Amino acid sequence: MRLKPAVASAGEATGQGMSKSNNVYKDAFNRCLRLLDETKSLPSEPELGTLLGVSRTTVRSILSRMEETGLIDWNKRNKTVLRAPRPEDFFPEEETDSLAEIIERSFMRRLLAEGAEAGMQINELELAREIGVGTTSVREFLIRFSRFGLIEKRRNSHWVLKGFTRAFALELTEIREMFELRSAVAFVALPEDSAVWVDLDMLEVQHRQLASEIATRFNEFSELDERFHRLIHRASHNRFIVDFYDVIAMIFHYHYQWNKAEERQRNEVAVQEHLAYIAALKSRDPAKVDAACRKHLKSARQTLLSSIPEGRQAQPA
Amino acid sequence: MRLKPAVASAGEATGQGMSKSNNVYKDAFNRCLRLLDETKSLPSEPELGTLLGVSRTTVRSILSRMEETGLIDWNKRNKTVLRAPRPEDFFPEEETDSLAEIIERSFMRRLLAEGAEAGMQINELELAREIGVGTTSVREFLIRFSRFGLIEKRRNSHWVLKGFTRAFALELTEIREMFELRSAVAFVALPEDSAVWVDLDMLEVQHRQLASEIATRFNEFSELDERFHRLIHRASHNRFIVDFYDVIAMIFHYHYQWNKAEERQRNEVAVQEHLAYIAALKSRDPAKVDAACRKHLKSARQTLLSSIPEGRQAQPA
DNA sequence: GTAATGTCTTTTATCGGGAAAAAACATTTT
DNA sequence: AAAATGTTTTTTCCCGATAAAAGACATTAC
Repeated sequence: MRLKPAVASAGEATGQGMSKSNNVYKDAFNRCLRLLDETKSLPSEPELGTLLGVSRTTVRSILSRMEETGLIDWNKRNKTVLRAPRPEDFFPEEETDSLAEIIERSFMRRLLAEGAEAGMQINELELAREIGVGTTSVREFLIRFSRFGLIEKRRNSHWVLKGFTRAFALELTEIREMFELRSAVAFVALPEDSAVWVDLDMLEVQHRQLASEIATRFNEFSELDERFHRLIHRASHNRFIVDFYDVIAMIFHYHYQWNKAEERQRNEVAVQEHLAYIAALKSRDPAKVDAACRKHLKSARQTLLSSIPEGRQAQPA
Repeated sequence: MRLKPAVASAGEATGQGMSKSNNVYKDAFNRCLRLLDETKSLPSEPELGTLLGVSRTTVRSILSRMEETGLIDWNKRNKTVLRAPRPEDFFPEEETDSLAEIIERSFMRRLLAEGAEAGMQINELELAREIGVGTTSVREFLIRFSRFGLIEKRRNSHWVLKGFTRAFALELTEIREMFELRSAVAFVALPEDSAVWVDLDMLEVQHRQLASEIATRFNEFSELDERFHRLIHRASHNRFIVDFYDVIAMIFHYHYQWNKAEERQRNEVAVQEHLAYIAALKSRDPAKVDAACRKHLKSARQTLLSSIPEGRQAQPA
């Protein structure tokens, strides 16, 4: 008889003195369930680990539970699928999020909510209590989040909200345009046999598919948008440029979530701009690239700016 | 009789279960001692707080100790200086550093030491034990430090050292040049009555003074260098550009510490380049500014690059 | 009545502890 | 002997607790 590993039993105990949630296990378990649908037997433990992006310890916990719930028969190398996963087999979605994600969502909801004025001070303890997590996690989140330029730390004191203002959007897009223009120029200088051209071709196909079904799939654009721009930024071969896209991605992620007005229209325009941009890149003509890039970034800036209410202005220092 | 505030008694207890060092108090105390030299009586508590950059709670702890050690006579509003501070009155320098500073120094020493190969993994626990601090502080430090682009986090696993390499220096200087060129252009567009011109004049005077005494004061350049470039970067009015100077400042701080070769010579050249740069700014001619800025940044890059041996890690002096 | 001082409360910084997850080591299987 | 599985150790993540430091409130002095 196999002993149930510790990792699989967490959350079943009395929520006493809980130290760390087992969301990594739960998320990997759910992903593994989807994998189950396709095969009759599972690969080796190390292989599963790589596939799911977790350690073998977690893989074994997953297999343990799958055996217990009659999903598979597990005997050493033999992992036979006994039945297809049912909805009840999955862990609830909300239990698969990391603490960092939970805190970020909670924080962003507050930040974008009415009454989040610039200059307002942020209270770690209050945030922690409100979200229901320890102060350490909130502190770590704020430190990580600070690089987005929306909050600032007062030396051995509280954090200050700088606010999601028009000024912020302008400063962000200024850098974005500088970086992307430079990356796009670097992109066309890449050798013919570079892998980026294959990636670009694939992205072009996906853009065309999306364009032809834009009426129903317009909400899939944001994901494609990020992949496309990240590919371009990566051509800079500069970690600061590549990392800066995290700031843009974060902002656009939340921007897309709360500004649904004209979404279909906006995305349709953007897809066409991307296609023109891709064509310019493939022409390898720096002048054409510059023009297509500028045009797209200009409308991206307009979109972002139009979503920021006038009322939320930065306070004079 | 006044009760001794808790803050003043820390460190005197048995180092058991210590939660937070009172370095803020000790550092402010030392700075207050220096203040004592000049006046016969101290200002009000709130005023002292602003002067020292600490809360009134800490100010009162300082005054308490100064009374106890016979430095002042303290009776409500009356704070009469009884004697000049002696060397023994000061807290040791090493006790005035914040934990973050201690960890940073320790970490940088390791990073620049022999055998710090790129790709090496960073162990939070080991670092914490070695420095003699809790893991939380180390974790927070690593998160904060990660924006410098020298380390990277593997998702729910360890940190990886990217190394202080030639590639790093090139990527850093690429952004620096982009940002500073843009800031310098913004600088000359600032109105005549802007405060920056006064600041620039002051910096020019200090540069001339340093230039005339370069033989003995060359090591004072790095501080002047930072103030000058920060003034220019601030003209961009872009938080991302301003914040990026933190990365540059950090790198140059440690660079100056371990690369003492030709220091006098290098600084002498840099001061002259700064003076030419300042003259260009004052001319308000964008073309001249561009040229002077480019020239200085080019030699700054050379200096940084020359301290990083090809294919190897940098070494301390 | 304003601005200081005196007192009390809240928040931040840091540690140690414990569960989750990773990683290392030992043993088997093919 | 290579690669899997089984077992043990280490490290990461997160919480609660506590002293330092900040901040708020109450009182007094000018």
